[in-house]
Amino acid sequence: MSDGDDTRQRILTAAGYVFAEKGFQDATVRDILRRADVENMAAVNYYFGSKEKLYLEVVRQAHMQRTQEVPLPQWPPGTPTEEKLAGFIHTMMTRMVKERTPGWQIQILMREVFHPTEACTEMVREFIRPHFEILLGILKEVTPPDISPKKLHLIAFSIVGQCLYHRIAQPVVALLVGDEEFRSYDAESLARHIAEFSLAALGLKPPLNRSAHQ
Amino acid sequence: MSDGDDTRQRILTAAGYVFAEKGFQDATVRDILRRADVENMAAVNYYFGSKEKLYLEVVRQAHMQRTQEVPLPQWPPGTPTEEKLAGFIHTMMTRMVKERTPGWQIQILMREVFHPTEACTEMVREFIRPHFEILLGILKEVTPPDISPKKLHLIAFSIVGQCLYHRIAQPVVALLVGDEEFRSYDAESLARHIAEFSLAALGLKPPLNRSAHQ
Amino acid sequence: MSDGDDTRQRILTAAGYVFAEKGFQDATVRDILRRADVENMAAVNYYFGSKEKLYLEVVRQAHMQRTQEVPLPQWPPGTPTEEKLAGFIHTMMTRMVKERTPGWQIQILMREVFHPTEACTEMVREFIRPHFEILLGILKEVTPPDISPKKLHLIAFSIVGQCLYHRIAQPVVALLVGDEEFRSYDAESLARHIAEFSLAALGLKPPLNRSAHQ
Amino acid sequence: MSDGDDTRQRILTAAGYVFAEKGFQDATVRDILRRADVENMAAVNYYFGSKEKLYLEVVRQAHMQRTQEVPLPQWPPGTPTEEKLAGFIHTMMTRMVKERTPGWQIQILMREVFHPTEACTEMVREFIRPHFEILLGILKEVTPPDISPKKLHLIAFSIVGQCLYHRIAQPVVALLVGDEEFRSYDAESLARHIAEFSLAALGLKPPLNRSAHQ
DNA sequence: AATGAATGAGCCTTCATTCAT
DNA sequence: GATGAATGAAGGCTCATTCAT
Repeated sequence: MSDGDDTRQRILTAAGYVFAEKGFQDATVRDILRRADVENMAAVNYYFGSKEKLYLEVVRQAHMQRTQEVPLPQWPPGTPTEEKLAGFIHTMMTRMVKERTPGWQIQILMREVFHPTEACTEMVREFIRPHFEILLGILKEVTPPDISPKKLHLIAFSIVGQCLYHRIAQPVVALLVGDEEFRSYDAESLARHIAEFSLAALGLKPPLNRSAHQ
Repeated sequence: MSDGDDTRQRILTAAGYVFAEKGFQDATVRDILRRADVENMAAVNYYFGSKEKLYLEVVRQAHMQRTQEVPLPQWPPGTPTEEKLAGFIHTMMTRMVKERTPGWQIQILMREVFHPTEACTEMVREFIRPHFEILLGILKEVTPPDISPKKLHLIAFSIVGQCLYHRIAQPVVALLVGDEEFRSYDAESLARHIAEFSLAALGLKPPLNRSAHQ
Repeated sequence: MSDGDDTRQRILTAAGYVFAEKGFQDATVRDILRRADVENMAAVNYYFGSKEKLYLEVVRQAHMQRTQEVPLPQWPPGTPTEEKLAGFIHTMMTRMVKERTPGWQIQILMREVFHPTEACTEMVREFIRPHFEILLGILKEVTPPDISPKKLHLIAFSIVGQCLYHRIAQPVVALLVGDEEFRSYDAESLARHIAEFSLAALGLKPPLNRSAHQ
Repeated sequence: MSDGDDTRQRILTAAGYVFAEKGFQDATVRDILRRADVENMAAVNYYFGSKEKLYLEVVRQAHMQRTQEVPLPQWPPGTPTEEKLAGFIHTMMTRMVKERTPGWQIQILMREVFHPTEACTEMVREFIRPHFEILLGILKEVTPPDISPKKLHLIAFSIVGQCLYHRIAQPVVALLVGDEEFRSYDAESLARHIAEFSLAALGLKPPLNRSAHQ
């Protein structure tokens, strides 16, 4: 019967919202079921086994959806490294701050990065590591061939760190720069800045102490 | 009587550990008291008014302690900008990852950044903003005088973002690079890399695609 | 399932006893559940929402039960006023003091009169006012047509006050007249006296300084 | 030192207000001490032994004060019975509803009548019984000499009951007759009505179905 | 004598989960 | 397969009281 599948799906979606908003502990099963318009108080345990297993499933769904919604560009062979790096950064920032679906997926994922549960290992393996490898591949094109893996990793983390910051520290950033400026921090302008900064660090663009025509 | 002050302090310290590990909601007053070796179940309410007020006090203590433990260097006038920036980054990274035990202070602060409560505003005002202003001051010395405030902010966030990442994403980083390499990510080497990357972006050091002497 | 209804009813009855004996604040949910032989500590909240809502329900039940158990007589048209007034008083006194066990219903209601909670307004509307109107109707038959509403009210309160006194002041009365005489204060003899006193005041019987054939 | 006596007295007075307003259980020691402007949390136990003993002392004080404030009239020999009875009723009603001191004393006493504690026996012996005997003495002057004690008691209770009702049932009365009429129920007019009603019942005044010139 | 810091028992309620249907 | 009525463990907090000073 599709009724069961439908109920299951409604719970999953509702759980995403609620977990993202309140965190695992603060979210109550009742909240989730109310949002899902499910009256059966046992539905979570019936469909998912427990509140915790439901959470794991939500995390799984979250990165699948977000990756599908904002896929990486396909670069034809010969695409310049700068363009690929800028594209990579732009995709990341779009995933971070662009509110296509209400944005709970990325919130769940960030929560998992910061405070990992059992779901984190799986998330790294299936979602983060592949992207990390792609980034390393791009960086290898523009770094000396004898660069150490550690150095390469650190460069990648420098780029990723800049991107994540604008998702994680949103409330602090808003307080520091004021509401008006904060509203201008859309995915595009943030991506443009981070690309400029990182490409300059890598010697693919002029450094920032020369031109500041923004 | 010093007994009361001692009990109060023991609760405060225990609360730091427990809140850092489990978050506000997950942590129970009973957990905290057990860890503090306090048997009186009313002690939290007696000394702090409520669980929530205890949390606010813990946050307050956390940044006071961490700031005192690892103060910013005092730069004599005429110190080169590169040295100041490198020093700033080094201080940040030391606060972030050095002495992982106790380390709950910085964990509490990160938690607050990511999932702000009432305590966040105060923390930004008294702790984060002053440091942010110092960083902006340093950056102004090496950026064109006509640079927009927004651009300056974004550069600052690029630097801060790289630093925070290594605290926030520790579990993910460990999974990505393996335990052995992860253990070599001490404050000094991370700070050295971030300074190198950022100074290159600002044109104060050669870009990273030239030399890889690590 | 009748088990749930049964449990609910057992809690309601037990709550009646306990609230009557100890009052709202003094009564504990645990007391009530112990008396109801219910082990589940959450049952009160499950069935009634809160301790307070349980209390409201108990008050509601109390006057419904007491009114049904001891209904007012039905007087055929043409019944003499004295008979109706005596019947009214007899019914009140029976409700007040007859069948002292369980007797918690009337105790709850008296408590509500003396120390009204949210439940009082409802009780007055649905239980007390209708009876008050009936009494006023009877009194109108024997008072001058131009009597003021206030005077009529005061006469009614004089009658009701005499009745209530014997419920409210039971402990004091027992101390004043001694146990033996107190045991003779059954509903019938009290009602007879109050009717005689009140009818005399209204001129429907000879005054009490003439005949004392008791 | 008079400081101790002063503190004791302030607590006693504050306790009167608070107990009257909230009842024994609802009133907290902290409430009382706050109202008394006493900071020492142990003062109640120090001066009175326990919260309960403080309550007993408050009850004792309450009737002493109320009796002194509104003493019975002194009737010269030969005063007509009607005048004495009317005076007795007027004194009672004044004690009941006239707000000389804020009126918490009578509220405490009523609470004790309705829900007697250990203090009740003493209160009856020292306060209520003497008044009861006076009333019986008055009534004996106008009832047949062969009247039974029980009958005499019941007449006394009929009179007292009418008086008490207007203190005890104040909230219900207010709901039944509306705010405007309720405000006109001052001690004098209530006493006048109760005296009229009772004297009529005793044959010392014309019955109420004759004249209603109020 | 008088204090106030500190106590611990007990309060109502919420919650994820189970079980009979 | 799916429900929702019922559970009991645990939560934070309030309060009268005690004890060292």
